[in-house]
Amino acid sequence: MGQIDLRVVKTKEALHIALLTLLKNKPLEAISISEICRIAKVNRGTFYLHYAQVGDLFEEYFKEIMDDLATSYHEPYRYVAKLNPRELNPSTIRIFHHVEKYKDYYRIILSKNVPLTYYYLLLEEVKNLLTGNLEKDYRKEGEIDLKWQASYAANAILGLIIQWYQDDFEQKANYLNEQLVKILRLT
Amino acid sequence: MGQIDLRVVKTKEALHIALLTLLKNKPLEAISISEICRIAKVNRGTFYLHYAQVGDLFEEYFKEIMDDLATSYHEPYRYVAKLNPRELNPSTIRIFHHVEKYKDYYRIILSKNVPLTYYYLLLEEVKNLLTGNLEKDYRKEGEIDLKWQASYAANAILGLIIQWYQDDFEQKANYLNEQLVKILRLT
DNA sequence: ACTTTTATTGTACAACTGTTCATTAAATTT
DNA sequence: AAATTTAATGAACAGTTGTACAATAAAAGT
Repeated sequence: MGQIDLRVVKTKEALHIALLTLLKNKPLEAISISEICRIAKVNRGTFYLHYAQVGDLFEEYFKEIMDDLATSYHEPYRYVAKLNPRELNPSTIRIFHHVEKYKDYYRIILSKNVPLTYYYLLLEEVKNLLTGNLEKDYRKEGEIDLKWQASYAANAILGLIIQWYQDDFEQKANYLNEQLVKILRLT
Repeated sequence: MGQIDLRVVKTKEALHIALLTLLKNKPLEAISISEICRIAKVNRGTFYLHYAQVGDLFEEYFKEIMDDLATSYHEPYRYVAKLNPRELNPSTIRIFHHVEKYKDYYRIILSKNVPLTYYYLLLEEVKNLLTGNLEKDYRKEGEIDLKWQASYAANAILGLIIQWYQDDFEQKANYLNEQLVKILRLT
């Protein structure tokens, strides 16, 4: 009655470990399927049984990161941030601490030779976090499509994260918080 | 005294035409160098003499698009937009008309399997356009790093463009203008 | 027109990709 | 414990990649 065949679990694990090992020495886009399989001691055909690209394997880590992002966002503060930028509260700002924690992964996700997929997944996640807070007073505001407002605000925050990444995360997460608060107060 | 060897001009032209032809039928990431050379009737080795990847060839179109973006942004209005979102004026909004005009290219640039490079180039361009207007009163505001403010605002606008792309550009550029104005007025 | 320069070609090579298929072996089911 | 299911393997194939080098031919310079 075991849901998944043990063999599958083992090979996936071996592939995961192999990818992590390789990522220490070279960028994601320079890692070949053959290389991963050689290290994992898994037949190359078996790789294709589970994934189509190296990226699909990486995406499985990505989901864990997105889970942490969601909990990072929700846990520390219980009160609700409004999407309306001027009234965005500090809970939103937990995002930067999460990024700091996972900066090694964000360095991969945001590197220029990697496909946009991960960026879109990240954007979607941030959008969901923001709109989760907005939905309550959605009907009040009405006139502006929630969609546009969420896309605007979520990507704005990612803009700060991109800038941070391009500075090789040299600032502290708290500095990012300050900048965001200043930008929002300015409006 | 001709700066560039005519042979180079010819082969580059042939490669450009070949890429455009292929792009009508398949996505950028599915186009191989061999395929381009076959159609262009150019030796594959010659391709590597000028470019390293298919993307480098595509990037040459990209530069033209960025030029149009800059002129689209500057030409229609002469008065200056401030970066401060609440006071952003309609000239910024010319961006959406530019995107509408080049939507076929933006569909490529923003497709999920394409590397982030183009997105970063686009972001950089929008940032430059925005900061060009801000630099004047930069010394007045002082406290907030221009960098963070520009990254925030520029990527926010790209957020709207991403949303628009994901809706397959079904709205008119003017609708995007309205949404942006509403979002900015809200703050 | 002739010479020089250099872009392009053709060929070759090792490695990777994506796919197929029969065989083997490891799990699961009874 | 035996039978059944199915994941993993190994081998093979055509195609792509990136690189190298000598031969060729097309521009540019004189």
